[in-house]
Amino acid sequence: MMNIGKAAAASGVSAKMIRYYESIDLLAAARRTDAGYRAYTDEDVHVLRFIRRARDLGFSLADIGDLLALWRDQGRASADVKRIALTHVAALERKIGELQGMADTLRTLAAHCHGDARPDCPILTDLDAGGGH
Amino acid sequence: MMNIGKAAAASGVSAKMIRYYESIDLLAAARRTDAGYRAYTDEDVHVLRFIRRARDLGFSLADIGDLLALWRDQGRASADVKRIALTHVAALERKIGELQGMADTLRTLAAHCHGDARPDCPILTDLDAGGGH
DNA sequence: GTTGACCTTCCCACCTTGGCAAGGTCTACA
DNA sequence: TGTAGACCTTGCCAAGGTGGGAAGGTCAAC
Repeated sequence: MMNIGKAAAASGVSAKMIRYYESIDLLAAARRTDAGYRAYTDEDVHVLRFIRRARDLGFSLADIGDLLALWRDQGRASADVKRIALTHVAALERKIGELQGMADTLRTLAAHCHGDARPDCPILTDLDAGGGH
Repeated sequence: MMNIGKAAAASGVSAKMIRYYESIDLLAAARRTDAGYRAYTDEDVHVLRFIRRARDLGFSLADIGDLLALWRDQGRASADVKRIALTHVAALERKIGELQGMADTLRTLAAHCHGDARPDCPILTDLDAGGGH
């Protein structure tokens, strides 16, 4: 059993976030010491690391709730896990496409901008006029 | 002169957002009719469209404030505009890289998941163990 | 017994957008 | 003239996820 600070250091999830996850019922309420301190086991840290890793992969906390349920369910179907993952991959790809479109447009505009003391700049002209949009 | 609804429709910025931009001083306070309705000119709509386009390119409202100031400054240096744009491009590229890393990892994991009724799934195993992370 | 590191709860901020409620105004039509 | 319906006003709440800080209790070590 350890305090929240130890659990945070061991899991890579900040104490602040551990309390938050508890408050939104992503985590069950932690056991408490007589003084009211939260007390965590190694198993709890294991769960926190799972969450941390899933966050690193960009899953929303809602998705993580679903993944945790599947993780704990020994009778789960791997199809359910795969579906969540692939849905997330699709969302990531959509987002990547969006950002790439923005970056491409801006790179092109910037390439045609002198970038000196003169005021004329195709970037502003494009924003002004709506550039082919 | 037109009401906020017309200005919104003409610019592609919702009435809600026009009021918000005014509240955070991104826009000067609009003129008002005797009844207190905001009144916009074609020039105002022009500015709103500029903002809309910049948002579509992923600029933050803070960046847009800077871009608007440069836009209005006839004596601006195009270097200042270019710097803002390229800084933003770098941020976009960083974000794209992050998302691509996530997507690549997940695609790999998903490719090795049966995706059927069986419970074993490398996605969960990876989240569990921290997969080479 | 005191100091300093830890814990507790609670509120605030970020950023941008949407939604809803309660009320005032304007337009068009009966 | 009245009234319906579309518009406007302000204000509050929500999201997602994280960090910061205040005010106070607890614990360990010296």
